[in-house]
Amino acid sequence: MKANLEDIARAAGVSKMTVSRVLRDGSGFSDETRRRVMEIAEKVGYVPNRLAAAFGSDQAETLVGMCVPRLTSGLFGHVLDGVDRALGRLGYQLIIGANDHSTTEEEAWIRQVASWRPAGLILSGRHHTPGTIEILRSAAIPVVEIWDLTTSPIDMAVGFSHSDCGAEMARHLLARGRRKAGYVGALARSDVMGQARFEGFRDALARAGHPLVDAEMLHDAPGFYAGYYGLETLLSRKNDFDVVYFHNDEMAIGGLAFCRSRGLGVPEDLGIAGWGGMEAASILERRLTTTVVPTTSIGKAAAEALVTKLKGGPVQAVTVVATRLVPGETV
Amino acid sequence: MKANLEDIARAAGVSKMTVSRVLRDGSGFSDETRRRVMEIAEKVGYVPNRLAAAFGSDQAETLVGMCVPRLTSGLFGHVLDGVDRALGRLGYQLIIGANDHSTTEEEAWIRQVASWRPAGLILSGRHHTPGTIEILRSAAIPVVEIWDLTTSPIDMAVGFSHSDCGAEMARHLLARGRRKAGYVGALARSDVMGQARFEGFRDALARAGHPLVDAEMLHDAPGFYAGYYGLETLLSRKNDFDVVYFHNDEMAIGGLAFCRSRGLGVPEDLGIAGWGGMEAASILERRLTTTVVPTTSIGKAAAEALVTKLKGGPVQAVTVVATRLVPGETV
DNA sequence: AAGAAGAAAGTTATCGATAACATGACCACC
DNA sequence: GGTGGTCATGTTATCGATAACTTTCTTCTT
Repeated sequence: MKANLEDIARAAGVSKMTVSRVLRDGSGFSDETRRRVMEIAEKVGYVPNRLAAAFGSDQAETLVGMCVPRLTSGLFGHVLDGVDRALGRLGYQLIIGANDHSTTEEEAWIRQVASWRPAGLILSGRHHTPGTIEILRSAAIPVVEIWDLTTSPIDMAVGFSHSDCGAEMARHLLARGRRKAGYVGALARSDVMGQARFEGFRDALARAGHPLVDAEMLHDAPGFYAGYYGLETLLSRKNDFDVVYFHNDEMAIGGLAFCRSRGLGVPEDLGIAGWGGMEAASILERRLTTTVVPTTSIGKAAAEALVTKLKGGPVQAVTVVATRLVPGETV
Repeated sequence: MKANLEDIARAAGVSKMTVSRVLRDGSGFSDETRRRVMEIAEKVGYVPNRLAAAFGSDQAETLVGMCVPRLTSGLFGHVLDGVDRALGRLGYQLIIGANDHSTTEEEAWIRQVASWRPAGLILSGRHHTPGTIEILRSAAIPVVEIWDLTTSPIDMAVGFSHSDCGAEMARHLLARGRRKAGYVGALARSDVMGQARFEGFRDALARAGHPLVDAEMLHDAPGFYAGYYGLETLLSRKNDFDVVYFHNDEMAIGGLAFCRSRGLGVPEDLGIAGWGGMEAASILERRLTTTVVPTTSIGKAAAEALVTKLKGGPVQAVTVVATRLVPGETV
């Protein structure tokens, strides 16, 4: 990069400061000066040096960091999209990272990103290491925790209760007459949110007097194959279920594929329920019973909360978004 | 953020420079000094200011920008994942943006990101505005163009030929005895890569003497619904196809759903082919005939090419990755 | 015509880290 | 005992933009 403010100033016969004022569209210059400066800046292809600007002034930055569990999850793609659309419009830059469901990796990522003095951070989940909390508090960086509800956020939170999702599904399955439920999940590292759905599900069943029959937890990425093989394992251990709840829709679709391959009728022989509301789930031969999560809205709300806070506006600490249980044709 | 190098220097009774040397793990200090400095840095929770460091030295940065067409595409999620894993390990930060298949938006994004003086950029596709080319050339930022093959990259490229993908699928369908092919695509803005597949497909069919019967192009996001309704529209216009090639797997799965809903047998009544190799496609009741794209590898290769170049190593300008046509049970 | 008010600039100091160069202590060797 | 060399450390200038002042020049008022 060649031209800096001084080069333009020299060419235009004014001072650096005047050029700075013109380019930032403030006031304190004549139309003639503006014209000349703009013309020269255009001609030399001036690229501002935000490193210098950000460093020189303690003004709020335009860098926002976002850490998600996995980049390959369809749901998080939509959350990212919501964030990106809301932030990009306002001139913010989005730095992303994936922590693979590990709070330790999240902390390592935050340490790196914090050294860029970001304007704010968006984190996934409400569990963080003590080190993370320490950095965030002492650096006083605005933070939005998304995806998982917490009543005591570090700063702000946008989410919903995974435990409630599981409990709601349990009630739905019971209302549909199911009594012998199984669960197939994946414990990618320590996915506490999936775990919360499981526990909410299990506890609600137990309270209703029809406790969970069995659960199969894979140590694998929660995808189609995990669902397929997870159901196979569960059924081989104890073939006495009338419904199986899956960690997410991808796994549930894998489970449906397994049923098809074994000639198991869904929902007659076995009910299948998922979670997440991926688009594919609604266009299957039988629409999947699942919980739809407003992914894009969560991203958008998180970005807006952050921006509002950065601009000094009033923000509410916790924003609860509604998930929606959609009864399909698989239960 | 409170403590800076000077604070630590004062506390340790040395100069800023010595602290800087210790923290960057260089040489030129005694073990005793290192111990003291490290201890104090730890105690005060020192967070380096990379803004200042990056600005102060003209050293290579650790920011890498990446622009993708859509964040909600499953395929790009995997590319991002490949890039993130390769870069994150080496301490680079990833700034992302989505351009919605618009080269104009890409340019706007690059202008923003360029002002942060990134170490390198990863762009999707080989078509860019003149303004983009101009900025990249004059700023001399290392660039990797991914996803679409080009023999004359701006700098480096990692990709494959979309046109060849289309042609290969045409040959495959012909070899399977299909003679009356249709195409259902989506023109999200100007998705030139999908367009290249279409043209490769169409031209190969024409050359073989069995030209494309008809094509339906939707101005919509290339998802399941677009596939469903696109096929409906295509068939309502002219119901004389024995196979339909789709823009991607998501749309093809939508097409399969439409066939199912209308009682059309696949592959007996109509063949269906997709592109992309999404995981879901291989676990459908009938495995989808599609072209598998090595998404994660592309991301990994792009990141590695960039890093190698940044470290001054030898890099090849163009890396061709192999796609793989996987015959399924839908043709 | 003097003075006030305001617009349109210019000046200076500063942010934190680092490169480049300078210094001082200590040792070895002829 | 002087010279050269190495190690540990200090000094100074610098990166580009901007905040906070200060100055200069107009214009308008009474």
